[in-house]
Amino acid sequence: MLSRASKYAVLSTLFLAEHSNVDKKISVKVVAESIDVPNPFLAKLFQQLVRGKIISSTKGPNGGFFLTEKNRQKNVLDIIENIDGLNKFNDCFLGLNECDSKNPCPVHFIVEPFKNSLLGKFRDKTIQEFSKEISENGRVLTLKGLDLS
Amino acid sequence: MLSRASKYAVLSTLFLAEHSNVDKKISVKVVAESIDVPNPFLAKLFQQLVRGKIISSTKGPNGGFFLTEKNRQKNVLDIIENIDGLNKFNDCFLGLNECDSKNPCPVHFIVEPFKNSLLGKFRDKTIQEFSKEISENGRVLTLKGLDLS
DNA sequence: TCATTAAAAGATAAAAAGGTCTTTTAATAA
DNA sequence: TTATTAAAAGACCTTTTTATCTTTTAATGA
Ligand code: FES
Ligand code: FES
Repeated sequence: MLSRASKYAVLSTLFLAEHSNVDKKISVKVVAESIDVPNPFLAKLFQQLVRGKIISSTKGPNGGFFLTEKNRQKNVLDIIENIDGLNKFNDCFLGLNECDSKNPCPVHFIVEPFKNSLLGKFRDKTIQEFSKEISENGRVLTLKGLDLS
Repeated sequence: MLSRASKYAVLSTLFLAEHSNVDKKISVKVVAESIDVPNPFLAKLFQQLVRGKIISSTKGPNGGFFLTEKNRQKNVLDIIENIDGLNKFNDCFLGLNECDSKNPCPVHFIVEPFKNSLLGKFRDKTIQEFSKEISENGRVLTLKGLDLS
């Protein structure tokens, strides 16, 4: 479904939402270790997320990555769009074309309703709201050190 | 979402459902050209689909690929399972683990209902039924030679 | 049985995705 | 203004997926 890059991007952005703010910046290293994701790969990813205004950064001592209030108004789809683009969602499930009800593939009318509805849900909820839910209801950002019995 | 291999597998199996039967076998070449898919790649794929009992084949003159009545009772999920496996559907949307309501990731309760419902729809409809719908209602198996205006 | 036809098998090549490493730039605090 | 810190940038490597090519095997009809 999503590329690994996109998955890491969502997880790490939500991690920053939970643990960072303008006065508390976090280095790639700490984020990478916290959510158990390859450090140099995440570094690359963060560069792109900064360019895409999804997250913020400053260099130098006490520098690092963090989310501003504005960053927190973005939604999950913005993150995915910044990394993978939205083609994955717009394209035909069987790879024919731009998914199109005028020339539907055999599974088109099965898949299309789900796609639109899912897309909506990812668009309607801000990072801030996700963060709130994570801290209130407990959501997992990594399986690292988790006892799965 | 699906690998290209899976997409080709679904399309070509539905093509065989439409155009072949025990008395009318079709060569890879014809299928590949008809649905506009790379010939040698499809040949490899067909080998695997035959082993997985999704489609049937015979060698020699007048040989080729075709669907038996039994083949037609399989569903789309059987095809996908044979090529990609079902991990894509069982795994967590954010790549954490086997998707699990006990340790839900931040998007778990958004994604899970869709996943199950979509899975069900792909399991409930046989190739035969798809084929019927294709011939009755017109569904596109390729964009080759299609005038998209 | 023998030539022909078409799939099966397997080796190989190209492209894309995933991951790593090194050097450069900018911020800051001493 | 300088040493230090951490991100930015870019080059590079590995693995997986996608695609191709060649040889072998099996079925058939003459
Ligand atoms: S045309 Fe294939 S999913 Fe819409
Ligand atoms: S745990 Fe992530 S989708 Fe279920």
